[in-house]
Amino acid sequence: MDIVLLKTLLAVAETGSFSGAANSLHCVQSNVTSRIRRLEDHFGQKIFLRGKAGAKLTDFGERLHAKAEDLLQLFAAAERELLDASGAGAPLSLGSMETTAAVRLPALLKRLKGRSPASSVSLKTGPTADLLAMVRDRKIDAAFVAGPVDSTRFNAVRAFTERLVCARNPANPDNGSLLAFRTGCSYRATAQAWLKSLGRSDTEITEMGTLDGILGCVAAGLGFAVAPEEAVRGARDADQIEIAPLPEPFATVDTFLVWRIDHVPVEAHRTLIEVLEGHS
Amino acid sequence: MDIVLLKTLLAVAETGSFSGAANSLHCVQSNVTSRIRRLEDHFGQKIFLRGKAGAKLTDFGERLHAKAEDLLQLFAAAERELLDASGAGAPLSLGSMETTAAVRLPALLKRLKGRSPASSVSLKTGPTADLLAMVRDRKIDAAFVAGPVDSTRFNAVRAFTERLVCARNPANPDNGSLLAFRTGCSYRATAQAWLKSLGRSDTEITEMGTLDGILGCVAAGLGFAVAPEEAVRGARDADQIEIAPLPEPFATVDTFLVWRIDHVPVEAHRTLIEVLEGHS
DNA sequence: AAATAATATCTCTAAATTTGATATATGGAT
DNA sequence: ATCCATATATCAAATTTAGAGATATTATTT
Repeated sequence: MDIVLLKTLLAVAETGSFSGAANSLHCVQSNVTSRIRRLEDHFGQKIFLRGKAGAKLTDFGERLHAKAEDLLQLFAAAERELLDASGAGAPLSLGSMETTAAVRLPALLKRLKGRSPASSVSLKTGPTADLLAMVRDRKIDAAFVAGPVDSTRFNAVRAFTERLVCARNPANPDNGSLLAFRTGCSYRATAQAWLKSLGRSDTEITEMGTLDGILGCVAAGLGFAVAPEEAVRGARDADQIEIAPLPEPFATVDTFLVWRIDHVPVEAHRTLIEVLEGHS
Repeated sequence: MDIVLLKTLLAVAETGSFSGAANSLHCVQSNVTSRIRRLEDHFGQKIFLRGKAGAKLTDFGERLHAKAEDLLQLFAAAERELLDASGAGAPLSLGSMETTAAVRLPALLKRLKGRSPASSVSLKTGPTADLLAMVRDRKIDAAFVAGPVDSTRFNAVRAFTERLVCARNPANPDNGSLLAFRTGCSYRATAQAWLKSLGRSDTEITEMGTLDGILGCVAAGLGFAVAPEEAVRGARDADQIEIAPLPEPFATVDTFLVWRIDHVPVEAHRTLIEVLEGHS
């Protein structure tokens, strides 16, 4: 039972097909076939039912899959800890909301680099809900998300406190649609709650993928947005955007760094926590 | 981090030398060197301090060793369970006291074979203390040992009840030395306790490795032995051996099948338990 | 300084894995 | 029914990797 075989098993189960797995593993499909067959030969059992619809786990396949997930997870965790202990500095993969990444992280990561020069840090951005799912599934080590945080499942330290404002165009302050990130973004949820409190639940919503895009549209007069004050002030077209305060409780949002409760932080992660705790 | 590398690490740590590990792994020493180096390269850390005195784990090596032990153990347990679930029948490795193996196991294993034809069973013999150590260290799945059993660490089912007797030569019934297995054999301990109760603690003890040897010597008039009645009756030279009863509490000894409390029995093992429970 | 006992290095060979091309199967549309 | 699209399976060649065996190096002891 080799590790590569188990990884292949997971990839097939996840993508639902041999060719999909080959793609995600960056190898050819005949390879996936051969690895799965090696596993099947080893146990003398079919692991996948093949069909046009794709590959489906058999009962035995399910059991093997469950074990493989556990084992690979333990293996990865052990390796991470050891790499960390080896002084080489285990990589730290972070997630962050788009706005936080734009406004807060550059300075923070610079300070982190100063304190832990050896470690490499990678960053994925996305809305709070997606980030929490990634942390839950161990796809990333930790993430910056908007509070509040479910403390039964995640460890958290407060990282920043944002003041949310309404960014609008001076020309037509109350018109146009709400420009927001896709569902899952906590600022969008806050914006909708605010509009609801004003009896404006029917406001049209335009989804956009990036903060720059949203603020650019606001500057162009296409609508208004809810975003952290810092982000709006730092925008490219800040001079064409008017900032209006939001009433409480919508105005104040804490951003937390969160990670799985059973996740042992690597050195870079510990340093990050220290920096945040010393700073807040 | 490959599994073979971790196994090699354990072997070097256990034998205390690269060449010793090569020997125990049935490969050449240069192989061991290369595998350990692969590990060391991977983590950028020395794992062993090499010296004339042998190989000693570094601090980092100790951590890696601890993790490797855990991971390999989990891997092996998972594979065992899956092989068992696959219907192929996971192998069952048993241990047994020499006398039990000679007198009781043939019939028992035949019945087991009848009920679980697919599974393969292997057997190691040794004294009770060694067997318990092997079960503790997961070298074997289960063992037949003399009671009583520490039930906080082992699961146990009673397998047989032996009546211990004193086997002696009719010609010189009370002379000669006690012929016994080496230290760790529970019958030997019983024999010594009995002799002590008779005020004969000073009786000379001759160690022998096999039951046949012991009984052969008894027949030849070299001494006497304490052994299960069945074993003595079935001996090759039974007609030249006289059987004398032992007083209680020395006469009755239960033999148990024991296994680690955290060990999940495979199919052949479960069948064996059933047979023993149905029979006792 | 030689002898010894250990690990390291090197080359060759064997085995296993990956590739890429192609064959085969399966389900749906024409 | 036949063809088409999308899967997986098979096969031979190429590549990579690990193992064996011979030899070199190192460190310790005498």
